[in-house]
Amino acid sequence: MSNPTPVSRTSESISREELTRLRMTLGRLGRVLRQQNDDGLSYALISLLFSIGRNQPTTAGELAAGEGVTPPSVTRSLNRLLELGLVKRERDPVDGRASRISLTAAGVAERSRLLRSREVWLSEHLDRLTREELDLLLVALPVLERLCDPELDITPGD
Amino acid sequence: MSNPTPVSRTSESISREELTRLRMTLGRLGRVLRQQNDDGLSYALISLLFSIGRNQPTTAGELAAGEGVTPPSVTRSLNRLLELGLVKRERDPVDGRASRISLTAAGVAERSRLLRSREVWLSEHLDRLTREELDLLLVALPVLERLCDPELDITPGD
DNA sequence: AGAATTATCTAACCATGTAAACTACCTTGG
DNA sequence: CCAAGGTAGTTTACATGGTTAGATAATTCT
Repeated sequence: MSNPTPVSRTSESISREELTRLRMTLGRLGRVLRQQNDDGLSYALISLLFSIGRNQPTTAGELAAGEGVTPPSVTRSLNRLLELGLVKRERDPVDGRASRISLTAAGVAERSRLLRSREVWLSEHLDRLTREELDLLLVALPVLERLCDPELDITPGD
Repeated sequence: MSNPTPVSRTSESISREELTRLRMTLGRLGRVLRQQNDDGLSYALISLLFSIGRNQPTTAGELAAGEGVTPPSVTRSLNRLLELGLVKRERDPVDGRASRISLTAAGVAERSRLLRSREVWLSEHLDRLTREELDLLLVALPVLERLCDPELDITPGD
C-alpha cells in the first residue's frame, strides 16, 4: 500500500475524516428523522405500517426481516397497530403457526394520510436545499439504500 | 411529463416515491449505524465523547444543543462517561452553576481507539460499494450534513 | 408416533429519548 | 442589600423500541 492513511481497500478515495463525518451525519440524521413526530404514530410504527402496506398480506417474520429487527420487536409494534385498528391479523389457513397480516380500511386511510404529512415535513427541509444539492441527494439515494441493505450482511438480525 | 405529483416548492425534481425512499433509507441507516456496537460504548456515548473532544472544555448545555437532545439526556450519558473515567467535570470558576467538561487522558485514548475501530466497521461496508458509488456518497455528504444541521431549525430542541 | 424445526409470543432487561419539578447559583430592581 | 426572577443542571418518572431467553403450538421429518 502506498497511501498515507489507508483505511481499507476502496478507501483510497475516502479520508478518515470523511468516514467520521459520514458516520456522524447518518447517525444523527437518522435520529432526527425517527424522532420528528408529525402525528400520533412513532417512527417504528409508521415504518411497520408502510411495510405491511407494501407487502400485504405478510407475516410477522417477514416484517421482522424487512425491518431489520427481531421478531419480538415486531410483535409488540404489531399489537399496537392492532389495538389502533390499523391492521388485522388472521391465522394462515395453510400453516397454522403463521399469521397473515394486512391493513384494515382504517390502516389504508392512515397510511395515505401519513404519506402526505410525512412528505410535508421532509419536503419542508428539502426546501432548504438548492436544486443542485437535491439532485446530489437523489443520485446518492441508491447508494445509501445499498449501504443499509440487509441482504448485504450488515444486519446481525439474520 | 413535467411533474405529476408536486409536493412542494423545490420538489419539482423529487417524486413522492423518492421522498419516501429517502425517509425510510435514512431512518434505517441511522438505526443500523447507531446499533452496530464495535465495542463497549453505545452510539450516544461515542457521539457525546467525540463532541466533548471537539469542543472541550464545554458545558452540559452546549453539549445538549450540539447533540440536539435535551439536557437530562446529556446528564445521564455524561454520568456514564464520568464513571468510566473518560471525561472530567469541573466547576466553572466564573459561573458556579455551570461546569467545564473535558476529556481525561483515558478519554482521549478511547477517542482515538474508537475512531479507528469505527472506521474499520464503516469501511468494511463501504468496501461493498463501487468506487463510483463511494464518490456519489462523498459528494452528497455535505448535503446530508446541511439537512440535519440544527442551525437550520430542524430540531425542536431549542 | 416421536423428534426436530419453525413461527410467534411472552417476559424481562437495557438504552436513550422526553417533560416536569427541583436545586443552586446568578442577576437585577426597589 | 436583598427579594424576585432567570438560568444551568440534575432528579424523577415515563415512553419507546431495541435485545435475548424461554414458552407454546403447529408443521415436517424419520
